[in-house]
Amino acid sequence: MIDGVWNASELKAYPNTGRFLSGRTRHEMTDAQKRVLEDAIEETATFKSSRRILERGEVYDRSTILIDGFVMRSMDGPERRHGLSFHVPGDFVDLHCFALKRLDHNIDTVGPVTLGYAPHRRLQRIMAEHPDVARILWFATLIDAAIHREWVMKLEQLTVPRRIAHIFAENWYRLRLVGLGDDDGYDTPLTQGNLAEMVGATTIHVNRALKQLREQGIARFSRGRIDISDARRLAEYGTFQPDYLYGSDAYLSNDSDDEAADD
Amino acid sequence: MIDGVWNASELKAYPNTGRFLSGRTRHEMTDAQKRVLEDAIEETATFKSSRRILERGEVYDRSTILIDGFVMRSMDGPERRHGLSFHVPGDFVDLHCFALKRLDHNIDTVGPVTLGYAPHRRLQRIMAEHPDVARILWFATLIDAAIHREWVMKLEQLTVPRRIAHIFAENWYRLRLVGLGDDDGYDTPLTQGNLAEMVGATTIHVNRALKQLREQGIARFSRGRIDISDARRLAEYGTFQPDYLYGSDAYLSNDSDDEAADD
DNA sequence: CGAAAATTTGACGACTCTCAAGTCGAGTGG
DNA sequence: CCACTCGACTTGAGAGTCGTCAAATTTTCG
Repeated sequence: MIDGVWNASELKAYPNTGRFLSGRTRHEMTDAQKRVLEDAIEETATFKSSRRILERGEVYDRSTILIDGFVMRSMDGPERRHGLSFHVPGDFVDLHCFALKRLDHNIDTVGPVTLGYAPHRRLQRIMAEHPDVARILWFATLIDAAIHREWVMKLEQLTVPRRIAHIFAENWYRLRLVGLGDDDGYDTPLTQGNLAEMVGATTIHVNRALKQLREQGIARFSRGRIDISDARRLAEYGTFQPDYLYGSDAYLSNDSDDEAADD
Repeated sequence: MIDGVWNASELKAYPNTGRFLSGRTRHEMTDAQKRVLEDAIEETATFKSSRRILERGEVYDRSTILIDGFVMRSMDGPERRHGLSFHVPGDFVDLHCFALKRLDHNIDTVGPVTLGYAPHRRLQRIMAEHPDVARILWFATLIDAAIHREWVMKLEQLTVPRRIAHIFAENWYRLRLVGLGDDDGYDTPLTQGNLAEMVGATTIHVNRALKQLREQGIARFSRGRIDISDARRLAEYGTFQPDYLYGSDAYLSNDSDDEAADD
């Protein structure tokens, strides 16, 4: 496991929010702040299979943090669903619906997930009584915006195979920030269809693109697992540079040299 | 001019921030809150020609509000510049760099602009002393994120001519929210090259797309001006639905019926 | 085991890019 | 006032990326 990024003891002390901002500014948070946040979670829920948990246009009185599993932000087009971003454990997936009321997109689970719910009245109290924590929450929503911007750019810039490589690299990096993922890839319930929704292509074209990535030795996607043999090559092919993720550590950079840390 | 959206007297009372959140939640703001915000602006600056005013990777100690003119958020690719979003007067273009420090993208002016600067120490005070205003600022950054999400979807969903139509419709709507733009179009210093950067296409292809829009009577783009004869048609062609902009009024909807209000 | 979902492949056409060339318009110096 | 220049705009031809239609194979799961 990589030092300086993920601290496993956090999950024991804060079972619902222990991964929040892990690998970013979590180490700057005080225990009191972490406690305030953990106490904002009123209850948790687990879903076994893929489903829509939040719907565009609806108003909710609580926000959702992803504790375990994967979710995808999406919007429905006239013919298919479009993916906006993937989320990994520790992400507050709809914190913005606290300030924004009406949700402007859907949240769909991908595979089994565990969620935590923070009622807006508790967030309201945090805003009033803990401006330092409020700023942290704001920061978290701004990272989301930064991820959106990066993806806008990549959609404008990259072909479909390269977009897929970028997704693989970004997800891998984000998983490792929160203590998940291996040194040579990661497990994920993503289907080729999910990838297609995310990169803005058809499933058929994604399938061909994956074949190409496989043949070129850049990444190997098989149901439930993504294997990456050459991290640097993947990052280069997908032009992935993780600065926009605001990780606190350069450890997870493209440099495969940096992967040398054993255990 | 459209009732219930833009209130011209705001600019007299608050010359620098009078358009901030106009047409959205500004009417819910108290005079005290508006004053707090106006007082956050330390100085203003005017630039005649297009230039980069903020650079990715840099750290700034103040945030920028667009008082007059157009700017574009951008990121530099290996071969060309890519547009992330356009901004109209009243937009706080880099409020996020207050909480995020390092900027993850550039801000480039398009044509002549006037900017206002809010030092971060003043924003820091607002966070601590005026949580209600802090929440408003947060809200403003969330609208940006919503606009990004919409654009991600449109990039995945639409062909280049339709993307252009969407941009035209969105900009028009946003301009009218802040009291600018006409009933049949709007003035803008945008070039075809700027549009190309924004929709992720080459200038050449954008040129052909504009020709098509012109021939189909959807929109007429000539240097410095965009003419729109059939608002509903433009919105339909670009699949523009303004809900994600969180306007306080349905007035500016696609329905050309709603355009009937004279003076 | 059978149904449903996910994956894979082939052929053809549409959208968009690159390369190449040429036109138009505003500002500048003679 | 005209020639010149530079950026913006326009057009054509050929090539690459990606979508659609159609069908077959494999995997998942009740």
